[in-house]
Amino acid sequence: MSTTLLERQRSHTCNQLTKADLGKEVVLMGWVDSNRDHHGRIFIDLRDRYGITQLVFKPELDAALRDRAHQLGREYCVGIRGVVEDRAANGGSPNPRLPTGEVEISAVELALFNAAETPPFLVEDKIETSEEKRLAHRTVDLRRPRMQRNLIIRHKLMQAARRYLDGQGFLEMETPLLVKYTPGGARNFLVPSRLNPGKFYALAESPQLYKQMFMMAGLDRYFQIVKCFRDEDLRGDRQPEFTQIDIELSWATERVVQTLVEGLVADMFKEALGVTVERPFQRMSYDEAMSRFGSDKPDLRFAMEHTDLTDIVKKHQGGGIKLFADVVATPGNIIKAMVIEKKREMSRTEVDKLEDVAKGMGSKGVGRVRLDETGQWTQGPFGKAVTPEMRAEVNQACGAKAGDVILFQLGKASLVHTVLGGLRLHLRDKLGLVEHDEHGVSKQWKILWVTDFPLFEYDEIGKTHVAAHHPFTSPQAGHEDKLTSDPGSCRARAYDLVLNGNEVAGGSIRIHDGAVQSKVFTALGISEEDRQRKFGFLLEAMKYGCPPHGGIALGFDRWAMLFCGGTSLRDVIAYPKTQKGTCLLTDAPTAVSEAQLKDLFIASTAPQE
RNA sequence: GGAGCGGUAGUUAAGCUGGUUAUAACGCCGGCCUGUCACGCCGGAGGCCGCGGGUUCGAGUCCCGUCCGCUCCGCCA
Repeated sequence: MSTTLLERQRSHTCNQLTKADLGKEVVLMGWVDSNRDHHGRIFIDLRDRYGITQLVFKPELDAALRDRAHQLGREYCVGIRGVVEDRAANGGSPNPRLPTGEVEISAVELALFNAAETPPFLVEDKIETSEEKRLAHRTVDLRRPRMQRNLIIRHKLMQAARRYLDGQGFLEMETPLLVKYTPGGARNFLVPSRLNPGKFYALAESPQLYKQMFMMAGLDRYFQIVKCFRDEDLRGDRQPEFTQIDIELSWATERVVQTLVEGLVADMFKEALGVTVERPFQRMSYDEAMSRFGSDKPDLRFAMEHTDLTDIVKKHQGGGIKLFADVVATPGNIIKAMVIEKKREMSRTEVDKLEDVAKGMGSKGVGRVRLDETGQWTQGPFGKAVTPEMRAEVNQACGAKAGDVILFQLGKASLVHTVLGGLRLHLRDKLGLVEHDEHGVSKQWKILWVTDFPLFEYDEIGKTHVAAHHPFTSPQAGHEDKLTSDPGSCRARAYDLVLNGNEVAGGSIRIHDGAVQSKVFTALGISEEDRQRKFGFLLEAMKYGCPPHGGIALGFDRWAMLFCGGTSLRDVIAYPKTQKGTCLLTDAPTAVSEAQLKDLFIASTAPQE
């Protein structure tokens, strides 16, 4: 009995054969990318993850084999044995777009492993189909070269990270995913415990406390490429399960962590893009980022900085504009502006439409004026009301010139920043202020550390201070006294890494002193009883010699997304969830039987369908 | 929880102020074509216009509701 093609195994992949292989008998495996019948001569492009090789079935060589090849449709899975031949010598023309374009395989044996139905969409990069269809037929989608390239880049980044951290003496250590529920922060996914009726695990939203305890255990340098789970609403850059490169080290300072990460990031850039990044990275305080860009993750690839006009408007008591006067009369309110330059050629109608965009972000409206040749304000009600003195000062503060448009946003600081910062990004995309290559990869890389975050944020609803990063973040030196007296002014030893306007890493130096930890808990309004109940295990561990330590976590999927060129994590995660957290491929989540629930001592209160 | 955009052959879209039999391209099927490779030419099949209700003599089109996908705000220590 003859040897089957599968037993022979493939001799080459579909990107390998060239004129150097002429005359060789080869075995290839793959999928039918296309099938062309030219006067009885069948040409098939055979595709695997490596590339495409042309097969030719000659009727004069084997008419029966040709007839079988004629039947092969797109995505049929086949194996082939044949001889490498020169296309030109066969009377054909080479295809310069393929590495294998000078040769073709004259088939002598064909194994049909599996026929395929007509695929729901073509396996091509350029095909535009809805994300819904792609997710529902993910195996077909993942055959597209672009998706395979993305997953390969992802793999390379992961290996580069492991190599680098291993080289720096870090141990890759695993931590539990079924963990104790801890309140605060992101909503947890809960997992009922069958063996402990009425009790629940949480899926880890990060390995935070475990990695800190590794440090207390003397394990010194830890990393893990780890799945994390957060039951919050999704965005293009937020999935309910995502991957972090999680890092923690003892004897750490901000500089130590940041320098380490800069080395890691440099390797990742080199691996994915062949780009050399400049080190050390730029640093910017949280306050400066908010003030200049209205965001704690500013995109520095373009300007359009914001100008705070609050003091000017106060000085002029509204400058004749009642709206302005009213707003600054309330403490805490601010007025900020952003200029759209004349050369952007925004029509009045287009500028007016920005108000709808802003309203979608919670704004009540967007003040807007256009400067004429003399600096007068036109195209709006402000021009008639404003005093020339304030107008001149505003124009100068904003750096606005003739033909420019000034956008105003006023009210509570947080809303002003959300809206004006959001408009800045909206205009970035609308006006094409940043360039991308043909894959959608940014042509420019602006990376910076954002530092000096507040330690606490004030929760308007609960009327309490909550941890801005997490409750184990160390306050900055000299700020310990303010923990009780003025928590709002406390700064944290926390830092984020921002790449092209995306938060791609975040970390902090942790508290290693029980007394300081206690003060922070007090500032957070967590009772003695609560801190023992919720975090007792950590406080206990801290008692037996806790080294100074700190760390960081990199949002791995976001790095992959930016390096692959995209705006959605769904393109770099093989099997992602939709915005509603469902999986269109498997239909998860699904209802379960009453019996299953009973087994877990749970009853559903969801309305019956 | 809120705002916006979208849903019409397998796929991507067109379909105006409501009016015969809902178009096109790609794909699919058949035939032709001495060498294709975005092949070309000829022919063909293919539709609960997301779903439900309403207005109307008449709805893909207008109205209400609902489901699904995407973007944004809230949320994401």
